[in-house]
Amino acid sequence: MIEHSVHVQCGECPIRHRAVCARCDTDELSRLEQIKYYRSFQAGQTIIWSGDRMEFVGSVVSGIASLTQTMEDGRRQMVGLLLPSDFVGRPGRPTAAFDVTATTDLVMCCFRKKPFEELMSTTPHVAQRLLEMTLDELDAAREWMLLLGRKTAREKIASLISIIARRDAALHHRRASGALSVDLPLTREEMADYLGLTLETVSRQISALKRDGVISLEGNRHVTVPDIDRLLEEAGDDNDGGMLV
Amino acid sequence: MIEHSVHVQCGECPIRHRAVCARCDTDELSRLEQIKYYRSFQAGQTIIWSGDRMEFVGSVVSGIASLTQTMEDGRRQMVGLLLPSDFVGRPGRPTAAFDVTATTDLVMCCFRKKPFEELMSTTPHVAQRLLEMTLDELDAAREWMLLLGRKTAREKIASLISIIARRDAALHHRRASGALSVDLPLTREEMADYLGLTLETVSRQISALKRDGVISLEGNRHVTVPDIDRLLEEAGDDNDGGMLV
DNA sequence: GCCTCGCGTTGATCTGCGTCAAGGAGCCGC
DNA sequence: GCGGCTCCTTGACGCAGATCAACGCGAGGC
Repeated sequence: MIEHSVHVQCGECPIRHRAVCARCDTDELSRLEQIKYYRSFQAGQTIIWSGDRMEFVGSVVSGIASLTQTMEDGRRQMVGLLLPSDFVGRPGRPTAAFDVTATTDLVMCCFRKKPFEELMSTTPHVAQRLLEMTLDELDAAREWMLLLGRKTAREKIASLISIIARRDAALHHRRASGALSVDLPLTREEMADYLGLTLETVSRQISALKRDGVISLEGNRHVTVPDIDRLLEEAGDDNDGGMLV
Repeated sequence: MIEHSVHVQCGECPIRHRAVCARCDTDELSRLEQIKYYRSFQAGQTIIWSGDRMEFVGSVVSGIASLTQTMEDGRRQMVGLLLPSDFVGRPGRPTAAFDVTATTDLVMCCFRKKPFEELMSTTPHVAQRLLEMTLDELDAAREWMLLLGRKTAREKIASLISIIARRDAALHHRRASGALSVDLPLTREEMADYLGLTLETVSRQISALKRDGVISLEGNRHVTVPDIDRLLEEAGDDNDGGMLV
């Protein structure tokens, strides 16, 4: 009998799946094990095109994937950022609604969609767990909407850094406190697509935050934040709970 | 035995609930009936404050509610627009994450949260139906993110009109075709909060669309669209399926 | 009648960010 | 070494949309 837990370790996956149910039993888990397989993708590779038939659902094991939407004239907006332990897929839907791209080299733990859906319809916990996760994503999307609609470029950058820091801390089960350092897993252009800006503005604002001592950089991607509260203030968030994981 | 259907008529509600299950039986429905009640709200009234303890979930029966987020300095972003048949509430979560306000006079059909959740955990169909609805909302939120991040003011207005027209057509089970007319249920300021603009820009762009013959106005709120495809083109949507409900 | 209030429109001006352009740093292949 | 990448930075300039301000219109109170 597996320990009662929100997350469950699944086979040789390095992460604990959020996809599996909250109150699992060995039977459920073994059924999941039977239908799962791994897939690897290279950085830049498109995993799914919007409109494609979806044959699987799954979680990100390592690496980063992004959900994007592109207009005919090429304007692009990222609408989802998938870090390890995030779920991909829309159970009950035949096709994908957005493009999914591997931003870095990526490993996913997939479940064939049909059997997964069958599992879902017979074990209520799986459906409830998925609902919980989808509600989390919806909340995140709505925070993101505030960022896109009302925040300034500087606030957007500060928000992005704090979002990544928070996710990173949650992933490694540690609490962020005092100073902290993060690797930005995105290029300037990807950050721009995330934030609804241009890459030049992203670059300028990062330089400005650095100049003002809010962050410091080693290389292009590695950020250290001397004072998290200062960063959150710059982000314009009503610092509720702060960096609590 | 109730007819097998995606939507189910619930008691004296004028609408068919999307909240109830796809493959319902009389037993489930009667359990829903036992825990449901109606609440009315006046236009402008706040239904739930962000952070409040949620005591109920439910659907909008008539009228319009909006989900909003406000920053400390007063900048406001609408993050959800709840039309009749839309579901409110986050099963499994103790508190609300956003403000919910009645935009017009409003009637809701509520279910006490605790028994609803119990029903959900015992009848897998309810959880699956809710998952489906939440995924729909997530998709809508992601489309909205493209709008907020990358569209011009003119495209935003055109998008808003077509979104409302589409929702309106879906609600009344008719297909939009050729010309069509819609009532905008929002003030200019609410539209601005929806679109991440100022009310002045909203007003100017509506005037511009009117001047260019894309729409025409009777009064401030009633819009008629002579050519839907033209509007969709202005909205910058890759017109897939167009106004199909 | 008049006044007020909410909502909408329009004009003048300002500014944050986009656009265009040039150049630097690191990396790989040869 | 050199050329050709990709990624990033910085500067100059322009414009879409914000800001500030005035005014129009209809509804309701008295």
